Amino acid sequence: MSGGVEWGLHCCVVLCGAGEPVPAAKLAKLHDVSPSYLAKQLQLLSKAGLVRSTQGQSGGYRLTRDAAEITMLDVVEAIDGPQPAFRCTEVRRRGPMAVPPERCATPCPIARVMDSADRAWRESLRVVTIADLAAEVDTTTPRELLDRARAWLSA
Amino acid sequence: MSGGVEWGLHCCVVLCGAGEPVPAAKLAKLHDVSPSYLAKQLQLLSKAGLVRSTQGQSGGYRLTRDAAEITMLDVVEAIDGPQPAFRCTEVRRRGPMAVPPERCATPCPIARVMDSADRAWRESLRVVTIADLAAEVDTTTPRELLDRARAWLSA
DNA sequence: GAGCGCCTACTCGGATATCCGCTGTCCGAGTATGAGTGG
DNA sequence: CCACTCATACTCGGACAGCGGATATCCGAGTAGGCGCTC
Repeated sequence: MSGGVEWGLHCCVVLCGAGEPVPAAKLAKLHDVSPSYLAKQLQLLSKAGLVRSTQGQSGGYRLTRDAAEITMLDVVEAIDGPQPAFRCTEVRRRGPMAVPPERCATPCPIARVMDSADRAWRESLRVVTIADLAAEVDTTTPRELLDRARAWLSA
Repeated sequence: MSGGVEWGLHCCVVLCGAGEPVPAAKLAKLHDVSPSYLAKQLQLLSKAGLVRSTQGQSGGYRLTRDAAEITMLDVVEAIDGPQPAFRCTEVRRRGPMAVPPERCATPCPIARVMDSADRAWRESLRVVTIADLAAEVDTTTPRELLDRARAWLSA
């Protein structure tokens, strides 16, 4: 999986806590990652409609809707793409013993199981929202650290 | 995911039905794929202990144990490796607002959810065996085609 | 005819090129801000 | 004092290189089977 997914998720959590637009450069510095590359991930989030960008001074990114309405799956699919990891190439229709297409009404059993596993994976990500992540961070991090981070973001 | 996973699974199903060792070249021709590259996947299966190779004339690959004792997850992990797709880089410990390591007793919430999803995915693959796949192929494919394939393999 | 040795052909195994996608970077388009100026 | 204009600096967005891993390939090591020779 693309490593940018992790960055995108962390950025969404940060944006959830920030009340004002946050520039990509500040998010990059906060996480100590490449600003240019993080910008690309944020653009993907923007194209997916999860975040909205504002240009000019005091501009930046902010969430388009409440964090409770954004799932981890939304972010993952925005950055990694919605296509499943496994793609059936219909091996059974090739070679000297190829199954004729009219006999392939039912999908390949292998593909079916793979799709089932993929759905289970996605479902696990769909039931967790950015708000859930932010809440867990809030409860497990000392308040002093959170306040410092808020102040640093606003500065 | 590596495309060779699909080939490896199909090969295991074929080996399940074949009573004698099958050479890699024959498996490749049957599926109409690159013999050299398929050989690499079979070597991975061999290293994982799922299949056993026999050299010399009338040699080839055969399963090391009953197909009911080999899960799809075994094959997937043998070829794609056992490491999860998502790897947490501990972003929270970096940057100006880094969380001190002693405060990181609990894993990053994002990583926890990702690991949970990964376990769900693997569990979906663990409950299906090669024997299950072979049984489904047997019931959904016309007997005449199956017999032709058997004969072609033995020839 | 039986046993032995060798030879051949076939098999796998690992080392070797090639290509595509993720990673990382840059510069141009667009806009909110703020100062400056005129009424 | 207010409103308008403009210059500025900051923002995002898309286009451009670099590298690692998956893809694809090849040749050498090793072995089972078969043939021929000898006894």
